[in-house]
Amino acid sequence: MATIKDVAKLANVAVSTASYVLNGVDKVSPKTKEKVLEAARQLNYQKNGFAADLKRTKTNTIALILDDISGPFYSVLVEGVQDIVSKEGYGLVACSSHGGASSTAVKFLTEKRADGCIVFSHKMTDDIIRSASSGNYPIVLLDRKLECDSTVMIEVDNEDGGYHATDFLLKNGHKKIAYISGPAESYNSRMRFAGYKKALEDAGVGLDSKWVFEGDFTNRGGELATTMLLAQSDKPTAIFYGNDEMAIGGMAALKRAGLKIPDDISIIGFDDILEAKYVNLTTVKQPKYELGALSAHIIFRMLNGEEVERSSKLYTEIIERQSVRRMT
Amino acid sequence: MATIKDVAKLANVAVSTASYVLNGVDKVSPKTKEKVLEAARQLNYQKNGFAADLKRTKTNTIALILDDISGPFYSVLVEGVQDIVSKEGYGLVACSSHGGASSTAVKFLTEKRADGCIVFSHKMTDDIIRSASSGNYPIVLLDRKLECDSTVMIEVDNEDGGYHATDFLLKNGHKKIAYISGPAESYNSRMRFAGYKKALEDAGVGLDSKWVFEGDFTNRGGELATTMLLAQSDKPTAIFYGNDEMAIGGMAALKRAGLKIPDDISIIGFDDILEAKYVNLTTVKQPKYELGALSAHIIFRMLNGEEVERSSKLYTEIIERQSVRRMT
DNA sequence: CGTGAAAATTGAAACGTTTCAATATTATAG
DNA sequence: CTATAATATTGAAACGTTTCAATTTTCACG
Repeated sequence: MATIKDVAKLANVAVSTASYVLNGVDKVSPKTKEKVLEAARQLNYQKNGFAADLKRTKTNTIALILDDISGPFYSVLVEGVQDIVSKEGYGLVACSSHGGASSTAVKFLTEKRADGCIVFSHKMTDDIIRSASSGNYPIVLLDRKLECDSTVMIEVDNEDGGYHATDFLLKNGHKKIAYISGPAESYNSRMRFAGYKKALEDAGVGLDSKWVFEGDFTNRGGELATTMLLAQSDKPTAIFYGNDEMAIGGMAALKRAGLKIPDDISIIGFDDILEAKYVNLTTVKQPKYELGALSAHIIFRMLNGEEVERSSKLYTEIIERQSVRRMT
Repeated sequence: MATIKDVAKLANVAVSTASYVLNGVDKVSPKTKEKVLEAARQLNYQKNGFAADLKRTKTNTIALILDDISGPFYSVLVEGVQDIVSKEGYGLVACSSHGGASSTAVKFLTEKRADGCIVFSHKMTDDIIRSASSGNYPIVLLDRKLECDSTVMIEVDNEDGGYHATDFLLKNGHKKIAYISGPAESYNSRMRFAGYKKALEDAGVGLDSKWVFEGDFTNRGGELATTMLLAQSDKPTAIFYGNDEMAIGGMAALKRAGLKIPDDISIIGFDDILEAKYVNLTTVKQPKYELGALSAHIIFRMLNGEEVERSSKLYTEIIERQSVRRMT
């Protein structure tokens, strides 16, 4: 509760002097410095960060906005951001967009409570982002399209990823390949589907709409879609799931149907979440660490006033495990 | 960059009037309200959060301080905190203690950038916490002992957990039970060990120090300790690992030694991290969600000026999977 | 039309810092 | 010792809000 004024008074110096001491500016004599420090210690002085930031118009903090801080999916991404941010001597705060317009996420974005923001959230509306991006507030948008002047986009090439996933199955001799999509409104899911479609076409294998089902990116959705898929008499030899969670849900349905992976049916996922490793799921890995690190890099370049590309793209990679069988 | 003054000027009203409109105080006439709103829209006005917080001395934000935001371990805990915090209409920010004295964690703690802090971090030194806890700044400390006036501690009964883990093995007929500890300085690890010891004593089975090895809570450490344990001629029938990560590392070592789990050897972990489920590890579950939710609850009670207990304790629960065999 | 009460508007102080420019002190050289 | 330069210290303005208390406007009623 003690303010810098109290410290100054106790130390018998001007507020400005106290401020200089407390901020390590070296234009004050050793003995007054000691007086101030002692007074601060005695009063257990803690600076009020808001007042300082207000005056400085600089926070030395980068905000990372996620739909849900707690999701394991973000884990590696955060690591990438964290590494770069601390290397630059900045701090990182993560806020979830949970809570709508009154969420901390919105506060950090619109009220400029950080020097820059990395947004990986689809809950955040375009309007909010657009209005926050006024002036020269660096904002990096992950995996999301938005035409906006002062904003930078980084995306993972989902179409390419979808293409390679499908191609991988084709190369392994599969021809009857199903796709279980995410929710129809998901841009990512549509891109992955586009890649799937293109790969089939390129291979001269037609797309069969009876093998395309819509899921919702959850375990349960994957399970459901898989069950429906299996209800048909003509069954695919491989399934490409729009993400790993659905693939893992699908595994349960396949098991229940008495199908062994990969002997009876092959599956491939998307994302390479942590669990994928434990369930031996072959999948398309998103470069999450790189995504995080690159975002942070770009923020700092913007902060330095450097010119940066308005949008960049990262690519995926196939992680081979044991859920895809080579057809003879 | 437009300030409230600009808005006021454009709308031809006093700054105070603009402020009232912008904050939804209903003592202004509809037509001036509209004027202000229009001006704000036109200038793309965004309030400066620091100035507002400074004046209000209230942030409506709770900070959660973790050693490492990205760890999957915290996932469920964060969920618990998040749920309660948003129910109260507050926002949540997570900051990692990564970065030492200049980390955001320290900033939030000492500079009172939030209305309350939940600290689940051992990197944060006692000194920092003590000095931050001056006045009536609500701080909840998780899983860490600290004598300090204005601070509340919540801990999980690790000794009890260790006791039950060991007891579970004993009840399943095991007598030769090894313990692989965390780092010696870990308070948690010592408590778990104390429970282990007590359970053995209560069962009339002596503690054999050749079956106690020190690990470091990592995969690698568990693997190493296990290998050393197995190098001895007299082998245990069961191993109690100080945490799941070490248990998972240990599994690799056991597999290499040609030992089948649970047929040849039984193991039990501690924590119930996400992966435990996928590797079928029987373990002692920490009530992480409850831990998070309770912390948040307590913060709000402190904020309301209610009297709260200085420390509380939560209990663990055994999650049975297939890594422990019943001895005949 | 005058009165008073209610409603709307306003000016100014405050929140706790930082930092500029000015003043006071000390040290250095002549 | 004095003049000057270098070093320390200071007062005051600013940062952008919120909010109290005071003033002005509006309106209903007798």
